[in-house]
Amino acid sequence: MGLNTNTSVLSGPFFRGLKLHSSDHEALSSVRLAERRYAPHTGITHQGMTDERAFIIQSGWGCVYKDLPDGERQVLDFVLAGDVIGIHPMGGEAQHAFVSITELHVIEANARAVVAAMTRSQPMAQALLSIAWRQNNIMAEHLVNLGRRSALARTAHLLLELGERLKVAGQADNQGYDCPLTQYDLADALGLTAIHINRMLRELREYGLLSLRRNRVEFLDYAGLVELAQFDGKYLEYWELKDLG
Amino acid sequence: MGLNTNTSVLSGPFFRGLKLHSSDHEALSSVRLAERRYAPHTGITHQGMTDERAFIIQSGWGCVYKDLPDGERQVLDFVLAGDVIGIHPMGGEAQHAFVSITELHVIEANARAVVAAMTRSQPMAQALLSIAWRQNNIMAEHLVNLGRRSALARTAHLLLELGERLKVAGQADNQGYDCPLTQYDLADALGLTAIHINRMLRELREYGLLSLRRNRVEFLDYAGLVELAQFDGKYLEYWELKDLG
DNA sequence: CGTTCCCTTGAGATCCGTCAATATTAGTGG
DNA sequence: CCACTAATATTGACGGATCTCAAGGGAACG
Repeated sequence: MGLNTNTSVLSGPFFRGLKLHSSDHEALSSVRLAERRYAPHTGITHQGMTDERAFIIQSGWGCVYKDLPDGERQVLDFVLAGDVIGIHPMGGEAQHAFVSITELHVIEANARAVVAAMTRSQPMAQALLSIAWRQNNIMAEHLVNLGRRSALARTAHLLLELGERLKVAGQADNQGYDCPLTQYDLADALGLTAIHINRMLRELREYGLLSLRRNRVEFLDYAGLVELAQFDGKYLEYWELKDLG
Repeated sequence: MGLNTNTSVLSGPFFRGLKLHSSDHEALSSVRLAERRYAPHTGITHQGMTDERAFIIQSGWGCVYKDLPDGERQVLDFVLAGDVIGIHPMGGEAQHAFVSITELHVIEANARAVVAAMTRSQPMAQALLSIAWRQNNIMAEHLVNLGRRSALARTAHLLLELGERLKVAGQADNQGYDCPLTQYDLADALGLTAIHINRMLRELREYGLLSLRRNRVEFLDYAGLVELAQFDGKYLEYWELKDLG
């Protein structure tokens, strides 16, 4: 596994701009990386099993969810290009599952080695903490979404969030983006039924705010959507840690 | 700040059993610690402001929440003895607020220094990652709670979770525990109205499952509650990271 | 002994889920 | 290109869960 691969990993938004010294390169190169592609709708990690892989998403869509005893599921987050997942507890059972939605191109790393590298490279530690914090902020905003917004605002909020996150990877603009999610996927993320998602999408369309048809989200009135959803994308930023001393 | 204080910090459940070498002690002692007490219902950190403190809760109850433009709020988590919070983004605005509910006895540290210490002490890094992961698992379970459980099961689930977490600190057993939360607090955490919380508590009482009166939770039928709430406390464990190499 | 939280209850409205049926799309093989 | 199938999307009618509005009761605290 040469330096080339590692360099490509560093092109993600959170690593960009990091000043790496030779010891950091050493720490990073000690993390074995492997490129892999998964077919659509493939289980990648499973609930209740030990899995020591971390993933850096290169392209495609995936989703992280939790299964319930009664057969339902709650989607915790959709996973997009540039996202990093799997920086999670090892030595115990995974609490979530991870599945591809479209074809998914990822770089896999040994999570144990990634964590070990944190203690050897300060930029590495900063980058990983930054990632973990953003993930935490996203989950917090999802909690707000489920707890305190109507089904209509909730739906708008998620579709705005996904657009904002895709913009970073150049896969969305203020016009819209390609979205492979079914209404069932949206329902499982938003705590609603697919049937009600359908009604909310119709309302958004009738209000001239947004249209989602044939796997394409079109923003018809971006400002109107932002207001309806009370959307403020600050929680999506990666915060830098400077001057750790 | 002497070693005594630092030693007392290490008595928390996640630090217990850590093997510290001299360099670890050095890293830990570089983190300045200060003991503090806050009166009930005191704002400690605020949304939209920079705050570089981290907190280790010694005793009392607090809560972390997000305010919405329309005046509502969503409680992300209640904070109990042994919890650590504030390992959050610095150099940017805090996304959540932190307030005391009862009198709150905490140890404050400079979050920047704590993060810096991670890169110098592997046990320190392990402990902090363990904490961050648990917090993530808790948030994920709260998402499941809001997204996929009825108001009755949701209420039962939260009260079971708090009981389980208090057990670690010796403040709860299978009989019950003292709980300073108002029905408004519960409502803001569960995405419901206080009025509906009241009805759910009445139902739980009438079903002979649980009673909450005068700031006291009594488990009347623990097994029944667990079944109703689909409660599985695995997500509350601190996972160890061994053999990082 | 009054004031202020907090709790409690009821009636009606609304939001969202459930059930059922049909339409549309995407995929597959001929 | 068509026929067939499975997955996904769409719509309507109905019921139940939760919210809103309104009123009153109880406990803590000065």
